[in-house]
Amino acid sequence: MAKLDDTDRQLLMLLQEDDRQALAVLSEKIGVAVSTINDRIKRLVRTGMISGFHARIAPEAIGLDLLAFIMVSWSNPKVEAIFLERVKASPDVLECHHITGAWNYLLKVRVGTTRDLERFLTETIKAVDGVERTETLITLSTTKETWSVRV
Amino acid sequence: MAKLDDTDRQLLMLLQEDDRQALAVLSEKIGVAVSTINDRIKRLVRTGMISGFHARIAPEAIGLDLLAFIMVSWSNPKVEAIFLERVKASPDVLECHHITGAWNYLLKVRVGTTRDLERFLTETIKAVDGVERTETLITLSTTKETWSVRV
DNA sequence: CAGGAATTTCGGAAGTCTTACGGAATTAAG
DNA sequence: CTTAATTCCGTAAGACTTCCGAAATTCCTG
Repeated sequence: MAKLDDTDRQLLMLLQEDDRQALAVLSEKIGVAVSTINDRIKRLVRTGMISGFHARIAPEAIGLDLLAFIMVSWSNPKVEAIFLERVKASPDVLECHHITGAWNYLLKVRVGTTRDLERFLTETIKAVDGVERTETLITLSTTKETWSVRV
Repeated sequence: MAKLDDTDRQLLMLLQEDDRQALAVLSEKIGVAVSTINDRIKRLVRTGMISGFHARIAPEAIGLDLLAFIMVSWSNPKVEAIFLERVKASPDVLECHHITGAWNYLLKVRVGTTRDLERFLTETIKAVDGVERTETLITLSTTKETWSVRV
């Protein structure tokens, strides 16, 4: 965890909002030379502070209208490895977290329709031998969904 | 929801993995002219298919070591407006979803330590008058966390 | 606190990449 | 089958990024 100065912080804030701003624009906003901005970005990438640059796709624009959180549990610890393998391979799964509490894992899943969700549950999750229970929370609406963190 | 051809789909896949590839590289990979790639990207942005270009920051690299999901509920419907206002304003909250089931809302929250989490719960969530119950699921590890969707 | 090493900043030159444009080609409509 | 509309492409202009050496700053050590 390298230390960041104020220039780095401003830069990170600006780039996580929009990574396509010209160096000249960033230079103007932050108040350091264009070449310095370039150096800083390069360094932030090299040191792993910035892990990538990604276009964000509007899910509804491509027919992914259903967002769900699925909690999964099992009792046989051997289940985990197979479960994770399946989950990692599935493009429907955006996130997979090992969590505290009554459940083993929490998944964030995006699909087109309830039909797709049903198929996902039967063919991907419940098809894993040993999975005992799941609970699905359907998202009715999303008020906030950002990738920007405080820095 | 405009329709996408195969070029659009390939382009979206490539750009959500890495939006900094030169047009010439994308042109090479997909097999259409550089100027066509440019046209397509411009159109995908104009039509809202692509909603933005974002640098992704490695959370642990900047000391955000704690990820939690918090479920919140209340019975007085007047609570919602104030709750959402607070949540939108808080940089700790990455996501806020209205969900089905026993709870009203699900939050995805990223902070530094359990101490920060405690502060968030007391000062941001429980400080909202009318919030009755919360349940916090701490993330022990994250197996998958992507923004890439199938397209 | 001084001296020196290491790092960072900067402006400018060079090179690369994006953008805009018009005509050709393809697709869609009548 | 003809015409209109859209998309595709190569090119040239312009914008942007990258690289460089020198100056400035910071950091370390004695």
